[in-house]
Amino acid sequence: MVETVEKLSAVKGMADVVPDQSAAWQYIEANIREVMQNYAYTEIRTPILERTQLFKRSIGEVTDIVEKEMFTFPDQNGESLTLRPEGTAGCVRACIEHALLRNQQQQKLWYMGPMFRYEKPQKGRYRQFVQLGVEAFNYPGPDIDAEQLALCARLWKRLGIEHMLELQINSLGDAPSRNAYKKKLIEYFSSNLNKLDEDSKRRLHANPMRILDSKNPEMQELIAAAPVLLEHIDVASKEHFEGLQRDLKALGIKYAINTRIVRGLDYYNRTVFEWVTDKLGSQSAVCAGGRYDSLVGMLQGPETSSVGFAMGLERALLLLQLAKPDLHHTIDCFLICIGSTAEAQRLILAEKIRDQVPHLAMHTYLGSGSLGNLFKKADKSGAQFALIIGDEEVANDSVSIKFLRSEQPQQTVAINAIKSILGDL
RNA sequence: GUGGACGUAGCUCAGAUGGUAGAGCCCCGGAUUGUGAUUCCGGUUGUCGUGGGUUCGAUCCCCAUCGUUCACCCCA
Repeated sequence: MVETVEKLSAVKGMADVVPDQSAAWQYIEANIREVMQNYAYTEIRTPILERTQLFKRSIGEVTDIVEKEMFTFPDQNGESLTLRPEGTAGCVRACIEHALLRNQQQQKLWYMGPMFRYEKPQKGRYRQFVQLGVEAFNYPGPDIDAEQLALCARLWKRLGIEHMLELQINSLGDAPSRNAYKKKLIEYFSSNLNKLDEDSKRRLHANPMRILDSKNPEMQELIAAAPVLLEHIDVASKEHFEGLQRDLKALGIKYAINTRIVRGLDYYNRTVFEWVTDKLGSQSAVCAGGRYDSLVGMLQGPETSSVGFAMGLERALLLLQLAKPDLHHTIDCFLICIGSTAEAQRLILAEKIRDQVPHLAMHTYLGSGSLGNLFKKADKSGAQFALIIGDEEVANDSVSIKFLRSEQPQQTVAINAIKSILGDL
């Protein structure tokens, strides 16, 4: 019997991160952790798998995400489970479950991990992708909105990508004023039905505000004349929005008001924002978020004001690679042992060195070969130093240090004094 | 989900009206057995994405499929 052996490959839209790329990932992740510390956000980790019902209730039944983009399947008990398509729902569920929000307790939380959406993959858009999520609960004022944007701005600056991103903000108002506006919008577009393209006709009742977002040039005239949401929002939301703008100006954070920003998820109200770039084609949104003051209540938790955002790390990473194309893994030392005596002891010698310099990144070369070859390998490893131990060094417990990236002359020191040369790496 | 483009060595790419392929880089070794980066010499690598069709013969033509990519859609 002949079996066809298929070449195994990763699932569509799900990418491997090979060592060449993991350096950039670690760089971005380390910066994120530090910035979270800067603002006293604490990490929360929730499962990747949740009950399907959670997403249906939070994201909204008629959104594209829930209707056609979720990885949903029954478990062995027949319960419908879903790989999380975003992080807010799970985070809120966990907060309610552990009573983190009772008695108006304030929380500032972040998380980072894979999300799953069944979409047609494109550059900057994958079926498994990593998001950073940042959420603040029981902070009703606009100042926390502004602080989250300052946090983003600080991260962009640290990553060196601030010049590639532009902040756009808008306010969706509260639910009653938004619903009233939606009615007006539907009226307006319905009376111009013949001018709508196919996509917009479909959106007219599912999500009329999405029509404002259309990229079809033929629609722009019609859209420009449509009622403007910001002119229809309630007074309290308006004040909130003005407060946010005051804070942003005081902080020196540049922004543009884009009255067409809407959200794909149902739970947003008041502030919405996007950091957009023109460097990634149509995948322009790198980071987006806003207020969702009613979500916790909707999920049977206490009434809790909430604001947060999600950042697509693959997209941020693409920008990072434009700004810093040369991030890769480095080591400090490359240990070369010459001759059978030294080779026999090299593992032990290496441990002695590591004991002295705790943060040392050292590769012990485990083969043998010509000297020229060994130094070629040391050079290629990118190490700052080559450590050489041959018969002479073994005989008097010493190690020779060659500086591979500077003209400093080679020196030999007692193995117990190596810290004096390598310092506190 | 809709429409377009593209899949040749690990990478970037060349190639022929249809007669089973080549360059550069990378990698490995040597020149150079206590010293790398330059240089020189030598070496490895491909089911030409996969399956089927047409043909004496297909990497090339046709169909399908998978993957990548661009735009729409959607969104981070």
